[in-house]
This record gives sequence, C-alpha cells and structure tokens, in this order.
Amino acid sequence: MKTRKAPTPAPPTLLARLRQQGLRVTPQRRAILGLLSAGHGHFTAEDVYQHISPGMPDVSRTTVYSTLRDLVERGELTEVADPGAEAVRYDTNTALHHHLVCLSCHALLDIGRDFPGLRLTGKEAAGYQITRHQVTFLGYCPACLASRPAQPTGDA
Amino acid sequence: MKTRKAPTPAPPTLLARLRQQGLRVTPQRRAILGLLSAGHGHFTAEDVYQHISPGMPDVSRTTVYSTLRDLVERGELTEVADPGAEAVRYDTNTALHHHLVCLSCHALLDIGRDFPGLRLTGKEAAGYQITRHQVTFLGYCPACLASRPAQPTGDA
DNA sequence: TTCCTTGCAAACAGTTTGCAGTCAT
DNA sequence: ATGACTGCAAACTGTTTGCAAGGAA
Repeated sequence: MKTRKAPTPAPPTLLARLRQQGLRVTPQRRAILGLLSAGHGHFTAEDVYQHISPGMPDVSRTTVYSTLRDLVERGELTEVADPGAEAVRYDTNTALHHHLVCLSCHALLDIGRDFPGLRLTGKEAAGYQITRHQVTFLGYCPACLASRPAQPTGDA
Repeated sequence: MKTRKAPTPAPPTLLARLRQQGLRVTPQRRAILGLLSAGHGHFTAEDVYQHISPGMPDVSRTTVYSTLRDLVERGELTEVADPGAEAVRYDTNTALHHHLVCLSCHALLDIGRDFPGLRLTGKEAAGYQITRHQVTFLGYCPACLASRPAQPTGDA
C-alpha cells in the first residue's frame, strides 16, 4: 500500500522513537511496527505473527513476543484487559480511551472518550497512586446476538 | 468465626442455589464454596486449591478448575480483568462494583460503588447489547510505591 | 441404580528462555 | 568489531480433557 512515494521527511514515528531509545531497527521490527502503526487495532502476538509472516517468512514468534514486550515496557503499547480472553491483546492506542467488549466472541471496540467523575476519594484510593483508569463495557456484539437465543434484557 | 450458633434456618446459600440447579453437593465443592462464601475475595484457582488442600488432601486442581468454571457459568462468580496477571482471578462479589489494581504486584481492591454517567450513546454502542460495565483504576499500591524509585506523579 | 463428579495423567495454548549464529551500528 | 537481535527448540505456567473409579441422589 505504501509504494515509494515522494520523499516526504520521515515523521517522528514509533520507529524513530525506538531508535532514539537505543533499539536497533531490524527488518523484523520494521515489519511489526509497520503493522502496529498502520491503524489502531488490537492484536494478539499471534495476530501480528500471522500478518507479517507472508512478507517475512523467517520471522519467529519469539521475535514477535520479544518486540511486543519491549514496546509495552516503553509505553508504546498497552495490554488490554479482557477476562476470558485466551491471549493477551495489545492496544496501539495508548491515549486515554475505553473499551466495549463482546462477552461471547471478544470483539473489541474503542470508546474514544473519557467519562467525567471517575475519581476515587482519598479513602477509596487507600494510599494507591493512581495512574489511570479504564472503563470496560461488556455485552454482546450484533453478530453474537444474532446467533444466540435472545439474552434477557438485563435484570438489574 | 461462625461456631454453631442458634439453629438459624439455613439461608439460601450459594450451596443451596447450586443444589437447586441440579449440581451435586460433594465434599470438595462444599470446601470450595465455603472458602468463596467466607468473604469477598479475589482468588486464583491455585489460591483456592492451596486454601482447601490442608483440610482436604485429596482434592485435585482439576476439581477446583471445574468447579470454578461451573460457578462462572452460573453467574455466581466473575472473572477479574487484569492485564499482566498470570492467572485468572475470580471475584465472589458479583454485585456491581469496580476495582483498583496495583500495576506492580496486582494487589486488588474493591471499589464498592458505581459511577454515574457511564452510559454509551446508541452510536457508540454500535448495536451491542451492553450487560454491564466495569471501571478499573490502575496505579501502585503503598507497598510497591515504597519500594520503587518514586513514580512520576503523572504527566496527563 | 444412575450418571454426575472426581482425580490422575497427558494434552494444550500462550509465552518465556537458553544458546549459537547473524546483523545493525 | 561488538554486542544487540534473531530463530530454533525446549521449558514453563495456567488450564483443559480423556477416562476409569467413586459417590450423591
């Protein structure tokens, strides 16, 4: 999709940022980061591996895992909390946002805004230093709703 | 703590509820449910196993896992979402509440109230049937704060 | 008696690690 | 040239499954 356009000056990409942190830019990392930068998605390590394998037959899962871990450590990626999920999913959107998750198929949607009033009292915080908060809406996606015997509309 | 008081009529306990659903009450289940009912905690399967092993040397992890799964399926237990956690943690508090989690040691605190305004617009919900929501506050617990080189107070 | 439940052992999925060769710098 | 990075294979952890014996109803 990106076929040698005019020589635009390279923006301070994820790649550039990592290079500055002393990480070496290898073809594998280039591929992984390229995928992650391509759009805001939620990938599992396996997803990443499958996506880049075609164009890079030699990649190993090991490298994918280690690169993802490096990115998380550097705050360029966050892990998505999803009970019942088989594998860890990584979120390329590190800005404050929330999620809507399907309890059945684990489809994941971003909710790109924050909600006011999500603050704990000093007592509730119990000495914790809170760095962020995350709201997860749980439910059933349209597809799963269609193939289910109608969920009760909720009893609470 | 509960040492044979006056013969109060047995309340509709977890145990009773399960019996009604056709589940058989075995000593193993009695032990597991006893632990879970004892207080509102957050256990991993291994935790449960370790807790009941002393008084019941024959329990197997298999039974613990299968019982926990049954309980989740029946809505008597919920899985706690915690990115970075090694194992699934089960929450005996199925009422609407939220969590405060330590990013370092994964200590988990209940926030026993809801927050107003946590509703998605129809557009945001995108056809999902939302059944519940969950707020997770992430940060560092006092203990981890003490053993860390002072976290930045937060840049946002 | 019936068949749900248990526990063992083996299977599994996701992820991590040890190590020697390779490559970015 | 140097040491970070890679990839293979094996190790590991948490969890699930197959199956025969056992126990609740």
